[in-house]
Amino acid sequence: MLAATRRDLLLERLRTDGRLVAKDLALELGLSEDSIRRDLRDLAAAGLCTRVYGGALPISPATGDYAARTTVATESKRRVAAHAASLITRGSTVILDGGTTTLELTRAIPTGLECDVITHSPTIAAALLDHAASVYLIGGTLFKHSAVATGAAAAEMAQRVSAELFFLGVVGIHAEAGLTTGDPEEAAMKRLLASRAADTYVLGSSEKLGAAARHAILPLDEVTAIIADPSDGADLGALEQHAQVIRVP
Amino acid sequence: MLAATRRDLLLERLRTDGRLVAKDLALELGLSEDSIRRDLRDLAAAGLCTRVYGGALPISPATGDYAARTTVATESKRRVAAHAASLITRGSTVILDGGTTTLELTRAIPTGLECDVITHSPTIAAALLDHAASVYLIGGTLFKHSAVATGAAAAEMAQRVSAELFFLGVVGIHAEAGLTTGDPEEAAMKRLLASRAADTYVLGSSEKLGAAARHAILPLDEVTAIIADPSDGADLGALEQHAQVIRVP
DNA sequence: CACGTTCTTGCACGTTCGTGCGGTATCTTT
DNA sequence: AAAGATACCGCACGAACGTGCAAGAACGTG
Repeated sequence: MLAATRRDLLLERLRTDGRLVAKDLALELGLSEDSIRRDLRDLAAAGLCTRVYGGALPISPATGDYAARTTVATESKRRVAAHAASLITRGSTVILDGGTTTLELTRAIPTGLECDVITHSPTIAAALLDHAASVYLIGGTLFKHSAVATGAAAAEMAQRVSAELFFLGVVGIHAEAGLTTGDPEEAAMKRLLASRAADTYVLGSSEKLGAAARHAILPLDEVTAIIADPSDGADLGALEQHAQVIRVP
Repeated sequence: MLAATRRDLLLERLRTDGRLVAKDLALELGLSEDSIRRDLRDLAAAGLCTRVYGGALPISPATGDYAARTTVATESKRRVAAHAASLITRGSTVILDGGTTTLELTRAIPTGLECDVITHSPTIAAALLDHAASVYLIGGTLFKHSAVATGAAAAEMAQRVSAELFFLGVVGIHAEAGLTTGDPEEAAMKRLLASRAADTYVLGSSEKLGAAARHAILPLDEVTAIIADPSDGADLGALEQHAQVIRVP
C-alpha cells in the first residue's frame, strides 16, 4: 500500500470511528507502530487530527452537540462576558438572556454582588445559586435546544417585569441582517425581553460578528450597544454605522 | 480505551448524570480509583469540573451548600428515587418537586422516556435538557436554599397546571407531625403542587423517616403513598396507620 | 545500465507518560 | 474521640513516544 493511500485511509477511519489507536492500526496494516506514529504525527502537523497518547482524535473533540457544550469558552467569549459583567452595579436589576455567552457572563459576576437578576434560563438560574444576587425565574415551556423558557406563559411573565439592563445573546450580528437567531419563538422572546429593559447590550464575541441566522431579533439601531471583541480583525466599521460598538480591550 | 477518550467520557457523564463518583467509575471502567482521581484532578485544573469529596460536580451548579448536598446521594436516596422513577409511564404528566431526592429521581428517568415534566426547580429542568421529556418550567422568585421558584408568580403558574403524578420531597416524615419542611413559603408551594396532581407520592429516603421540621406541608393521609426505604429498620408501622407505605426492595 | 538521491520502513535506545500500589494525611461519620 | 472512607504522595513498572541509524525501495540522472 502506498504511504499516501494509507494517510487517506487513516483519515477516513478517523471520521468513521472517531478515533485512531496506533497499536491496532499497526497490527491491522502490518506495519510497525513507529510508522503509524509517524503518520499520525504528520497528520497532526497538517492540522487534520489531534495527537493524543496512544493514538489520535478528530480536531473537534468528540461528537455532536456534546462538543458544542464542553467546548471551553473561547477567549473572546470570556473577554466580552467579563466586560459585560462589569456593567452590572450594586442594586441594579438586569435581565440575562440564555446561551453560552450569557452563562459565561453569569460566571463573571462577582459572587458577593447584590443585584436583581431576571432570567428565563434554568441553567443561568442554577449558576446563580451561590451568588448574593436575587433571582427571578421566568417559567414556561422549556425550549431544549437553547435551554430557555419560551411560549405564552413565558411571554406573559416577561411582560410583567422591567429592568435597567438586558444582556442579549445572539447567533449572528450583521450590518444588514441585524441581530439574528435560529428559532422564531426564541427571537420573539428575546425581542420581548429587550422591550422590558431600559438598555439592551448585545454580547458580540468574535464568532458572531458578520454572521447571520434565519430569524431576525432586532435591527442594530434598537440596541444600546454591542459589546464586541475586535481581536480577530472583524470589520467593526460596518456595524458602527448602525449601532454603538464597545470594544473590549 | 485511550486516556484522552476517557476524559471525554467523564465529561459526558458529568453532563448527563450531573455528578461523577470516583469509586463507581473505577469499577465500571476497570481502573484504579487513583487513575480516576487523577483524571478528575486534571479536569478540575482545566476548569471543566469541580472536585468534591468522593468525585466531582459540574462547574455551574454552584459550590454552595446545595451542591454539597447533591454529592451525598445516599444509597437509600438512590433506591427510593429509582423506584419512584419507575412509576412514570410513557406519555404521562408528572410534577417534580425540588430537592436532592427529586434530583436523584430525575437522573433515574430513562433518557428516552417521552413524558411531560412540570417543575419549579431550575436544577431539575437543567438536568432534563438531554432527556426526551418535554419540560414546563414554573417561574417565580428563586428561593436559594432549596433552589426552587416560589412566591406569588410561581403560585399563579402552578395553579394553571394539572398532572397525574406529583413527587413530593420533604425534610421530615413523622407519624404525628406529618410531612414537614423548613420554610413556610416552600411548604405552601408544595401543598399547592400536590393539589394539582391526581396522585401524590412522597419520597421517603431513610434519613427522612421519623424526622420533623418546623413547617407542615400536609397530613399523612392526604398523600397517595410514601415511597420508603426500610433498610435502616425505621418504624414504618407507625406511618402505615396514617398512610399507604410502599417499601422499596 | 550505473549511480546517487530521496523516501520509507523497522529497530534500538533513552525519555516521557499512564497506571497501580503502599504509606500517610485528611475528611466524614458515628 | 474513634473508625472508616477518601485523598494525596512517592515509587516502580510497563506502555508509548521521539530520535538516530541503517537497510531497502523508488526515482531521477548521466
